[in-house]
Amino acid sequence: MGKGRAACCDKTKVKKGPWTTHEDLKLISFIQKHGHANWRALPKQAGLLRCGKSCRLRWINYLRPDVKRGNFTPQEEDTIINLHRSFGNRWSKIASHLPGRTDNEIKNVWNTHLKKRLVVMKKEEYNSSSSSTSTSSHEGQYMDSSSTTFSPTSSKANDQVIDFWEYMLDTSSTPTSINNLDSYSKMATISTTSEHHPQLADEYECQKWLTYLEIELGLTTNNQQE
DNA sequence: AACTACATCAACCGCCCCCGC
DNA sequence: GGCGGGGGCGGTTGATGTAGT
Repeated sequence: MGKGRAACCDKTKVKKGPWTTHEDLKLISFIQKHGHANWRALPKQAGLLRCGKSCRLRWINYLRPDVKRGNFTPQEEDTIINLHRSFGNRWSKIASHLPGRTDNEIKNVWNTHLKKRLVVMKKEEYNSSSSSTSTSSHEGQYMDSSSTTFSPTSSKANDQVIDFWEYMLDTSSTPTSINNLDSYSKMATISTTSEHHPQLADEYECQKWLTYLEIELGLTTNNQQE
């Protein structure tokens, strides 16, 4: 072998960019059946033209059943701030203290919301400390300092997922066409099911749904479809 | 209504660590 | 002990959405 390390995959033969619903479903279906012992080999086995790392990231950050999506609560944000004081930018470490939250999500929230908020807080602390002496706790300051900026947009995607499952429940759990999925491109979070519709967390229901998807996608007969 | 600036977040990149050989 | 491969992690980017003018 020459200098450096081999690329994790052949970059010319893998697809990049946003994941499609079909890819998501293929990945979910494969992992449900076979697990993810070997990420490098997984794309090929699952019939995906993706890099193993990309699959892993997609699964961990988006498709994993226990991933929690939607708004961060003030408590969670407070926790992140506190943990960041201890761990710095060790996002995975911070994520391990926040069940259902991913390092990527926390990193994004930190970079987009919390960093700015901290600046505001520090300013306020500085200002109030110059006029009075008590500024130790920042609890309750969040919404005051920048309440207009804290409405995470991910709630929209979450709404779509909820809509999707409401649809599924209303139509006795099987859409008439796979095309229905297109308008719910982010439905892949089977995860949220258990949160909003506990009955669908039932393994049997999940399995039923996956089986249906596999048939619709042709995964049961031909892995190379698409 | 059109354009611009800003915010958000999914995904990629590349480095590092760990483990098996 | 050294090497290579795979997985994990943190930084960064680019596409998309939204607010402001």
